[in-house]
Amino acid sequence: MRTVLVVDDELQITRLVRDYLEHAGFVVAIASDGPGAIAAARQIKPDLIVLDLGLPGLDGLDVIRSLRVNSNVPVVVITARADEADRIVGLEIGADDYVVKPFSPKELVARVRAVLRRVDLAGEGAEVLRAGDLVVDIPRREVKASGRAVDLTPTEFDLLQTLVRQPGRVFTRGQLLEAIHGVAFDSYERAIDAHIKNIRRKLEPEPQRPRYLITVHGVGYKLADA
Amino acid sequence: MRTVLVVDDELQITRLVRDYLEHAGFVVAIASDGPGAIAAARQIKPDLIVLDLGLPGLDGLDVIRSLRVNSNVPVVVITARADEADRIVGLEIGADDYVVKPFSPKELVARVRAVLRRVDLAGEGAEVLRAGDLVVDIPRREVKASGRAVDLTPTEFDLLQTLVRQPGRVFTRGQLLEAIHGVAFDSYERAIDAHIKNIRRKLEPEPQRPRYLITVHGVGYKLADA
DNA sequence: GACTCCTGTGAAGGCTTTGTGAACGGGATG
DNA sequence: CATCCCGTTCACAAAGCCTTCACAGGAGTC
Repeated sequence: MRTVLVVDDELQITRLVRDYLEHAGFVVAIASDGPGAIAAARQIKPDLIVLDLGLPGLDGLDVIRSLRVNSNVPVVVITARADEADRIVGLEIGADDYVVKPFSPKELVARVRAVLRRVDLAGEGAEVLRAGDLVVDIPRREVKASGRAVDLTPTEFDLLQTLVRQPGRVFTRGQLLEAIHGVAFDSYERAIDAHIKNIRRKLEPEPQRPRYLITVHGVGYKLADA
Repeated sequence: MRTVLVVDDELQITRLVRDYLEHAGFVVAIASDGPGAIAAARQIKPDLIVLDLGLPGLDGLDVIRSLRVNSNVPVVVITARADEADRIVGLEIGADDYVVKPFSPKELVARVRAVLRRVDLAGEGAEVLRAGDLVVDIPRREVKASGRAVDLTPTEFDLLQTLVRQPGRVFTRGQLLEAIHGVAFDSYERAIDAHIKNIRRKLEPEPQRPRYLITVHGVGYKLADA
């Protein structure tokens, strides 16, 4: 369960963003100005902060700097100026990603997810992967969907693991073969189809209309995001 | 063919590492100090950098920070202090992996391979093309116009992708065929027209008066530039 | 304004890709 | 050595998609 602090002075935006983030499974806290953001961050220790740079009063960049004093919480910035965005990310400021106004809430959610995933991988262990109500526990090699335990063979598990690491990204059969075997050659790509079928049979409530493992015609497969 | 930049002031080490990396099929470049590393990185744009933190003069961490200003090239660090290593990786510095001196060249090669593989899979970020309010997400194979998701077939996606990579440039039907099929021969060029029509139907608010996919009479098609 | 060439469009055929059940063979287990 | 489990392969059916064609409508040229 991840917590996100959203900092924006416009009520419409905070409400919209909150709804989308909550729908994506996050706990959301709100702050509407710089001092409030710093206080809230100190108190609730969010896993990530979404920060509008166009705050009145205290400058958004100062807020980040203050946060950085005693925390390295990842920050996703909302900015109105696209030309400025590239400069902000990865430079002295230390934001982790950005979206440009007007932005789609979906995109913001995607970026929040991406940043958290990146941070997880960089830290020691993304040992338990989650995507929606799908939980993949790497060290235990256990999978649960909607709380229901699912029993997979070794290859099936590795295949699903690969997809869950980047929900929404489309993998070709060649990439999936490589993820499973280390090398892509020497194998009939249609073997992937067979594994997908078998995973679906065990995982999907309705294997005929998959909810998790999505076919991308002519390309490969992906895990449904959200 | 991947290029690795090795940065170390000890000639024995660079030579050893170079031999092993070359033997593993990499093209290897060498730098022996911080400024040289930054210059070399800028010029040859390596796929990965192996960096000894124990450089004289400029601190190794500063080198990474400088590199990060305009690149997210993965970095594998060589360090003498094991206790420091964990802190370096994934934290404020942004190294991708490390080996501790004395290290085995084999292990270094293995880590270089692992990092490159991870980065390949994690191709987030740079692979999202934008042109105005049109967003083409390559790894996800998703297209959004004005925030609205658009569902395209494989060929349609590839066609649009080609146009979005160079907004404003006019492509002939032959060029577009080639972009789609790898080869331009053996195909009726009018098939492109059909695809354009189908994309417009899904993408354009008013397919009769296209805003994105512009016809250049007698030549071909282009994407409207922002 | 007339003529010609080019492009837009809808429908249909045929091909490619995917879903699926079954069978084969290898490796592990007992 | 017999058995079981699993990964792969195969064949066929179903679904999705690309191409093609014919005709209508525009654009460009003189």
